[in-house]
Amino acid sequence: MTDRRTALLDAAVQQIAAKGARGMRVEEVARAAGVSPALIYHHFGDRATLLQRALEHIGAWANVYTTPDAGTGREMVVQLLVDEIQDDPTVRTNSIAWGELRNTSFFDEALRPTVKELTDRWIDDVAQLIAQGQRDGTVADGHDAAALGIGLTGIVEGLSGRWLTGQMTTAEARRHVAALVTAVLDAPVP
Amino acid sequence: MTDRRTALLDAAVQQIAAKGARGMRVEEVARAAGVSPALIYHHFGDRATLLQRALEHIGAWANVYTTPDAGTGREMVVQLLVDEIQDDPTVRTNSIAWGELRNTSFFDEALRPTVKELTDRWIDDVAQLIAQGQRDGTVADGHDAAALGIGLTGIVEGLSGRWLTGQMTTAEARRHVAALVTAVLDAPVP
DNA sequence: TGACACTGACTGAAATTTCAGTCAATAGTC
DNA sequence: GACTATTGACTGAAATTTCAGTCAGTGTCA
Repeated sequence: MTDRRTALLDAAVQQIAAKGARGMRVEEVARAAGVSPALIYHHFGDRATLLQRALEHIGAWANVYTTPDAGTGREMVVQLLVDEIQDDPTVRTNSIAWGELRNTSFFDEALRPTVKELTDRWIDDVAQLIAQGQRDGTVADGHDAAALGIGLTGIVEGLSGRWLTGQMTTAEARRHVAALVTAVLDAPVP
Repeated sequence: MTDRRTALLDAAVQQIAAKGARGMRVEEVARAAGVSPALIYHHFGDRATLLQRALEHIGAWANVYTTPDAGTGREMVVQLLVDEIQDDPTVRTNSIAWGELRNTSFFDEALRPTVKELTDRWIDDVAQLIAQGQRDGTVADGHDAAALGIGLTGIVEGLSGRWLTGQMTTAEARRHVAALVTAVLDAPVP
C-alpha cells in the first residue's frame, strides 16, 4: 500500500470518527489529506469502497494498543480488554470509528461481513488468552473459552459506548470493565 | 403537543430505526405521516430540529416491554435484561432507534443529556430490582446495587449491538445475556 | 513513450428549503 | 347572528444546496 493510500485511509478514519460513517464526505476526506476528491476515485473507485477499506484499516490498527505478552492468561485477558479504553486520542478515535461502523452496519448489510470478521478476530484473541489462562491455572477449566470470548468482548463494547457518550470517565469505564471481567471469570462454572 | 406533531415524530422515529439518523429523509417522514414535506418545516423549522426532537422522542417509546412484577428480585432482573432482546418488531425497532440515538450522541453533544437521562432511568430500574433481590435473599448482600446496574445494562447494550448487526441470533443473544448476568450475580463479592 | 498519480472543472441526481397562496376554524364587532 | 379580520395548518411547485461521481488533460518518473 502506497503512502498516499494510507494517508487517505487515515483521513477517512478521522472523518468517520468526527462525523460518523454516513457523515463522511469524500470531499472532506480529500481536503483533510490535502488532495483533490478525484484522487480518491482514482484509488478507491467509489465512496462505498473507501468506507469499506477504512473499516479494514481500523482493523489493522485495532487491538494493538497492548501486546500483552507477559503475565498469566487471566492478567493478559483483563489487560487486553481494559486497554480498549484509554485516554490516548488514537484509541479514542479508533473506538469511535469502530462504534460508528458497527452501528452503520445495522443499516448497511455490505459492511457486516467485515464487521463480523474483525469482531471474530478480537473474540478469538480473547478466547486464546482464556485458554492460556486455563492452562496456567488462572482461569477455571469448566469455562467455555469461546463463549467467554464473545461475552467479555461484548461487555467491553457496551461499556465503551457509555465512555464515548461521556456517561463515564475513562477511569470509571476501565474500573467497570475490570470488575465485570473479573466477576465473570470468577463466577462458578455453569 | 398536538396530534400532528406527535404523529410526525413517530414517523420520524420509525424512519430513523429503518434508515438511521443520517438516513432519515424529510420527504419520507412526510410521506409516512401522509402530509407534505412543507408541513414539517412549518412545525419544526428545519431537518436538524426534527431530528433532534425525534431522537428525544425515542425516550417516549423505550423500555416498556416488560413489567416484571412477579418472582424474586433476581428473576426479575434477569427477565428485564434478557427481554431487551426479542424477535418482536417493536422491540427491535426500539433497540435500533436507541442505538442510533446513543451513536448520534457521539457526535452531537446536545443529545447527551437525553441519552444520559434515559440510561440512568434504566440503570435505576435494574438497581432497584437488585436491591429487591438482596432483600429477598436471591442476590448476595455484598454487591453494590448501583454499580451492578451500570454493569449489567452495559452488558445488554454490548450484546444488543451484536444481535442487531446480525452477528448472533435472538436466541443466542438472550442466552449470552442470561449467562453473563447470572455469572456476575453469582460471582464472589469484591 | 508509456504508465501512473493527480487535478480542476464539471454533471446529474437527490435532498433540503423557500414561498406564495388555500382553507378551515376562531374571535371580535356591530 | 351575519360580517369581517386573524391565525395556524397545510400544500404544490420551484429554488437552492449538497454530494457522489466523471472526464479530459497535465505533470512526472522509469
